Amino acid sequence: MSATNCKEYEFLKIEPHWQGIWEKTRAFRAENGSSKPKYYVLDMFPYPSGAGLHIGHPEGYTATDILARYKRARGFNVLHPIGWDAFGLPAEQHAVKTGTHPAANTQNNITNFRRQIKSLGFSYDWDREVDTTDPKYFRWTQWIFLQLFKRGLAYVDERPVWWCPELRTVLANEEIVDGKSEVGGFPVERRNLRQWVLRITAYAEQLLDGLKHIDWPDSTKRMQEAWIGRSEGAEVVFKIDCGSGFAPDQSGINPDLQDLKIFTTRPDTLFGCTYMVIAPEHPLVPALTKPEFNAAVEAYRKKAARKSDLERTDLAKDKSGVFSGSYAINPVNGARVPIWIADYVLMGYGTGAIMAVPGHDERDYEFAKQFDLPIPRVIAAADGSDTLPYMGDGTLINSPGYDGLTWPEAKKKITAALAAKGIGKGTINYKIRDWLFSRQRYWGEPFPIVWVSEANYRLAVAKRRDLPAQPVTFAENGVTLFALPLPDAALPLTLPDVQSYLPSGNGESPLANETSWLEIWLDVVSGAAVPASAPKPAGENWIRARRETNTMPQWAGSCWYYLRFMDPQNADAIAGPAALKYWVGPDLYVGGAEHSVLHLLYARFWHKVLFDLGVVAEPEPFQKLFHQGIILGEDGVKMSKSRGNVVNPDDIIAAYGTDSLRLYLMFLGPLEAMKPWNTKNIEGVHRFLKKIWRECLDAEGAVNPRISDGGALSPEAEKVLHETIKKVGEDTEALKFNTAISQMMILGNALQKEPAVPRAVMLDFLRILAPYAPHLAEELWARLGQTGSVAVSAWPTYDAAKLLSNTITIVIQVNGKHRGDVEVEPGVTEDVLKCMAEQHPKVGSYLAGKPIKRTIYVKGRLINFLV
RNA sequence: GCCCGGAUGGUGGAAUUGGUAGACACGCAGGUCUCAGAAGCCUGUGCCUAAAAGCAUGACGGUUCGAGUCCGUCUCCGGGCACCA
Repeated sequence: MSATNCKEYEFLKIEPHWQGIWEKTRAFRAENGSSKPKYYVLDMFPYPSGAGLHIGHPEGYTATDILARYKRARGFNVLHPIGWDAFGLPAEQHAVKTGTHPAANTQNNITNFRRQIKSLGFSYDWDREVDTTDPKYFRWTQWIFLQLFKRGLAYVDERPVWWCPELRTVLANEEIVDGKSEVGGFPVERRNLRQWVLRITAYAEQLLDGLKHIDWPDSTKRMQEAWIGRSEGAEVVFKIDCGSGFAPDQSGINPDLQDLKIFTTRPDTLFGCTYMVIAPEHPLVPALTKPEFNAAVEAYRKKAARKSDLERTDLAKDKSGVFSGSYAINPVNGARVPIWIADYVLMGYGTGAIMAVPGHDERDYEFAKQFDLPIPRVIAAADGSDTLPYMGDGTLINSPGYDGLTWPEAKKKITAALAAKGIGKGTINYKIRDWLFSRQRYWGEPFPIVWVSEANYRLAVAKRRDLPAQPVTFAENGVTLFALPLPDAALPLTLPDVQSYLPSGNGESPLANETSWLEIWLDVVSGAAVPASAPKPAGENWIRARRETNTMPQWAGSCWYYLRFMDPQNADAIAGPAALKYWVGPDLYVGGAEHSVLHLLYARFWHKVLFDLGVVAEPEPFQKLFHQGIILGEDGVKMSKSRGNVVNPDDIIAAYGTDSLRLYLMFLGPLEAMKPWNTKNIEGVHRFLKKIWRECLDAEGAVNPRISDGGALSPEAEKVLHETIKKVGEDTEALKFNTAISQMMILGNALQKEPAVPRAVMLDFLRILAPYAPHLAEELWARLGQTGSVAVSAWPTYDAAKLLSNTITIVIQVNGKHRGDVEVEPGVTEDVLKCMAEQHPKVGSYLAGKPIKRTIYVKGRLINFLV
């Protein structure tokens, strides 16, 4: 392929030149069904923001690109794709402000991102580019949602969200400051709104278990473990004490409510339970509150409801609570214990009720101190200490029948005893909650769901086989509506054009205003629709329906994009079975640690559902994960617009070229480390590239006369060459790019000192350099007379024999201190070495006149005399 | 509070996993080339020293012939979780 004819290293000509050739020849196309071994290396695809590429993007993308190019040179069929995670709030806010369709803004941003990414010379297969907002893509996002729906993993629930009546919108937790809206300072309230929820909790155990089998950073695995939050314990039933003149069945409330069920991880401490606490939102609060406590309880509940999550979990705050007036019976000893209502117990975890054991739980202890409740001890400390609360190991006391047992033994025995009586059982609880999957926004995937009457749903059941076993329903104004999925044939369900991108007044998405899209006649079998304002079409399949107005959150599109890359044009499936079988999944996934939980957990969840459906063959999507560290500004602080320390890749490319930027990003330090940017240091790698240029070409741009067609390097330089082939290969595989680059610099320095360099050696150097600085490597490759691309040339092999030198350096120590060294042949014996060491001019004075008590000899490394 | 990760020259970082601490760069100093500059090239550069010696991997202890690396205690910085019973 033809090179430029620059005399000097004119990267601004060379880089676009080769990018053009790569693009024209579609040089990095991955082949489906190749007989070569496959290697799939994936980046976290970007959200195309209006701000353009951030320097953190090219950091991770360069790392994967080096690996992709290296693996190609190693003979792999490499899949290295890119796309756009393009649904999201910023595009919608822009649309609200300007009135233009978010798609237009999104496409502009994508165009800019594509230009920037192409200018970095990444070897992506551009034929496989995906865009989550493309109906051809989100058709399959909707399809996966329908699979979840049909398996009973999607349901509708009223969930409390923050609502601001003044702004007429739902606000996120982060948008509330001191109980008021961040914008405008208007009061907000908790309001229950209808939300779609995905049953991720059904996969809690599998999501936890799967972590054991994947090669991920430990910190990320631990974060997911903590998020899933598995605890083993017991559910225990406490009877309500009705003997005090108050009985639930006389209060006009369900007479069955005579039990209070709690969850505990420490059933062994049951004898230490002196009171109980239920969450303010607990459904039994009204039934358990005695009339004279009504006012106080009601006030407390209101106060708790107003508190933000942040305030409520603020540990610095004292414990608060109110007494309900009711008592329960401790099932192990019959003790009558008061039932309190306090917001340190959360409704969303366990049963929303606890037994309080102040002697052995910090929170219960604090509460008991505050309200003067008894604090007995039931575990004797292993170390004999008598401070409370005590959470350590020990044996039971004051627990008739169990005294003397260790607490894990007692936990088992007491749980079994309760189970035998039918008032308790061993159980497992998880902190993870079901995934709130809907947003009241315009710019997201519409749910392929319509709401119909019960009668119409029955009609659909008669004609369709793809409905869930249990219908998903929702009661509104006393009418129960049924969620009916669109048939697959009706996908994609696209977004209608709207007049305004603002949410409607009642907290619904802007879609709720689009009557002709919203209110329809639906053919239940084909999914065809006409506006309800039109006459009902003829035929028995037509029913009246209202479309779902929520849209999916931004996570939806990124939950499965790695599968689409395998077969992005497929119109019949998320990807064809052959493609799925060949590529399996990414062999390496590189992205920021900020996605340690949400994206990486959601994607694992969807993948496991697809695995259960038989769509994918492996239970985990990402076998190996790596997080690149963030790059700080030159001032050592996180880059931000307000600090003015942001580095724009475009500026660096203009000043030094992409190859220098790529090399510098990798030379900065270990990929995983957080490290500061330093524009001065980029000079170093830039000089290195210029040096390689000069070693290949003279001042006129002709082949440097030092390059010979035959001949050989000096033995020292030849050794460095083979060391470099070995080390750069190994370091690249291990993602240790910084040390790989130092080694290339060492080789560059060594070659510079040679009187002549054989052409074959220079070509090997270019092959090693090519994954790192691909444009320069291509240019010099061509200028040295090679046809074809260096990118398809094989990685050089090293000769292990050339790595050995004829002498080795042995360190001489006296009493463990380094005193000198000797050059010896590798085969030298200990005795000879000892003699040489003793005669060493620097060592002799330390040994003179002192008897050698002991000699330690480490073969090939050092000899240590103890005197 | 709990769970992770980190701390090495003026700077970014290396260090065969217990065996020459400071590779490779940046910066700085001197030299060379040049009318001059830029770019190259050469030399030096942990600290303290005239030198020898000594001192040096956040701090203090320990194990070892030998510790940046292993163990204990602590300090500071970064990340995550946070009343989950």
